[in-house]
Amino acid sequence: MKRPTIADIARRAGVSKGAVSYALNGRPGVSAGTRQRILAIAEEVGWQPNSAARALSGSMSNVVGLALCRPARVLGIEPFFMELISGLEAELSARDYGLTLQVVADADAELAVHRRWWAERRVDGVLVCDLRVDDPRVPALEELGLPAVVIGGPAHTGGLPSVWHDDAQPLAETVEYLAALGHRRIAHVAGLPELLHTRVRTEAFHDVTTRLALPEAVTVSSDYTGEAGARITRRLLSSPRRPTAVIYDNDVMAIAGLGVAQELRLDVPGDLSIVAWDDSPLCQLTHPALTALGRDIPAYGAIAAKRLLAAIAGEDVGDHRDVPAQLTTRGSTGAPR
Amino acid sequence: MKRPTIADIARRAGVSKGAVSYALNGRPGVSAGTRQRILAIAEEVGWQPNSAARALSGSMSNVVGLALCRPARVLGIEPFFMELISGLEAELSARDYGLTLQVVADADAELAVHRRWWAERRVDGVLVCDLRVDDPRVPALEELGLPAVVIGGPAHTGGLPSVWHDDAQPLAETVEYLAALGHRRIAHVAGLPELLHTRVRTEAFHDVTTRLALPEAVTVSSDYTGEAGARITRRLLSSPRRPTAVIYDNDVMAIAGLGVAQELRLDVPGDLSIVAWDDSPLCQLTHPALTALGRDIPAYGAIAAKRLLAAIAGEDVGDHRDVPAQLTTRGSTGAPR
DNA sequence: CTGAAAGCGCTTACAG
DNA sequence: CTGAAAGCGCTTACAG
Repeated sequence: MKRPTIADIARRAGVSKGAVSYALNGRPGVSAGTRQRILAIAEEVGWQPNSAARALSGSMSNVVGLALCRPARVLGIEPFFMELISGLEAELSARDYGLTLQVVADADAELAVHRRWWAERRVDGVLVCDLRVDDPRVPALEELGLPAVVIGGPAHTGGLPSVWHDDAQPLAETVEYLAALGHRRIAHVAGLPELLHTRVRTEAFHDVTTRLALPEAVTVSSDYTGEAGARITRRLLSSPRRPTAVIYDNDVMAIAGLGVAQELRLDVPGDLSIVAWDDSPLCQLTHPALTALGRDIPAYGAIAAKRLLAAIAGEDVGDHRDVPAQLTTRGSTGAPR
Repeated sequence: MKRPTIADIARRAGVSKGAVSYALNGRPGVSAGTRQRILAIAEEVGWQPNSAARALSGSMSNVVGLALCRPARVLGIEPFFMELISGLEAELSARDYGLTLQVVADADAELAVHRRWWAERRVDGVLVCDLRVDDPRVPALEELGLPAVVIGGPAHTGGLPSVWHDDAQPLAETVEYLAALGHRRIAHVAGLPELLHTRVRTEAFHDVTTRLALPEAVTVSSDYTGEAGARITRRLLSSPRRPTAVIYDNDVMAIAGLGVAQELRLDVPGDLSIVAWDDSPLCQLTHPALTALGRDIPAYGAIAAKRLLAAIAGEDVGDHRDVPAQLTTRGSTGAPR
């Protein structure tokens, strides 16, 4: 019951292994009749390529790597990553590529994983998430020569191709929407300050609140956990001139913020309007449902995967600017009373 | 700048490739001095084994596969899977094993993925989640001879080793706790009816409510989504003799249930007590926080990974019974008024 | 303890 | 269009 190899097929077809290889890979070098015969035999014996043998001679592993550098509890609770992975996979598996995943403790560990993957030829390329300001991974990956696509940007991606989207405009639109409802004191509970997109959002928040002359606007940094969201919200809401609206950089913190408002017997949206960034299904489970900034994350992942495969194939892949997040208004926002 | 191979090391050390292989793998066959010299050179040139070459000769890929068969939106929103993956990885990466992940549409697709992985020798073994009643994957995997560990049980796992935990006892304890608080009308919003653990919980619910003489106890099936949780809760709460307590089979539905109760201006826990199964951090974000049945999921994953590696190594791995879920009471449960 | 060789299952120039 | 051969980078009997 050994697995059939191309040698077995060659023997049964009465041709050389080379001919079998050409036939099976759809390459020229065999006549149509021979090709047909070979394919039929392969089908009949249930031949499947040995991935190790292919990788060893072709020097391609047909695997793409993703190292995630967030604590397990954040990864688990943030729908973003699993949605991204689903999108990646839809594209990868359609092209017979595998995805290997590793959860790492920090950026150094992530880089070490990338080095090892590449040195061992376990992957043909990697996806890079959570881009930081002056991210050390960018020059390191460039030096390694490991094909990579950065999910994030713009800029700070060096010579690596990126898939990114603008966060400044949606943030500005959201503040304008809240201001139009009559809010004057708006707070922004931001994510990890070292992440590039946190900086983009924070700067956009500063710019638009300055432009709209909202001097009491404030940004507070967090680590994306619900605990942080709750703690910061309690502090904000117990200040003398508390905000009437809060924008949270993820959905988990927004839910925590809603919980705190309810705990303090504040009416949402009468006393406090809440906006979540990342419109996961969680936003529609609460009462009131959360107004949220959402994007099609699986589609985003699919584009990143497609670009990475192109980069692996040696194509000159440029940056891809994806559509910005859209604001969906729900019960958690309204005029302050 | 080609990557160094054992041939390079052998040349520099003035020994054969075989000697280098023995030295690098800690096998007998080389003297201590030669081994030292070889290891030093390998270190110096930054040698890393080519995984394909190793797999081709050793017939091991050092990769474990996990196929997840849930829609992307459920996977994303359920903390369970990412926590499980974190736990798997902690164990796997410590033993230099990789994890390859694939999201599939249904059980047939999952089996096809397993077959392909094994045929292509991409994995040395697989983890099987979401065990069903008379699961067709069990005999199929047994026939393939692909090392596998089932996460779930008991029974219905054929000859495959499993890592499981009892859901009947925690369910019974929860109902007893609610009954002790004075609840007489208790509902159970169950998960997918085809999953084995759903059946275990449902039967346990039936048994304990019968024993406690709670004739109005009812179980309703769902698909784990928040929408289903909300829809079922609305129906339950609008019935003439509505339940005063509901046990939800996951945290997402429990949160949706809380939202519906708030929408209907019911007091939680005064009018309705809520219990969530799966005590993810989400349960502590709501107001009131949710009473929940929780377990250490990463640790569960780590045990499953450890057992799978043992099975791959040819050890005779038995079933492992993990600790049952513990009930943590929070603000969402209390005496009915 | 060590060396030389075969082999894992493919791919790919290189001759015919 | 086809065949015979080398090679990918390891591991592992098999001789010395």
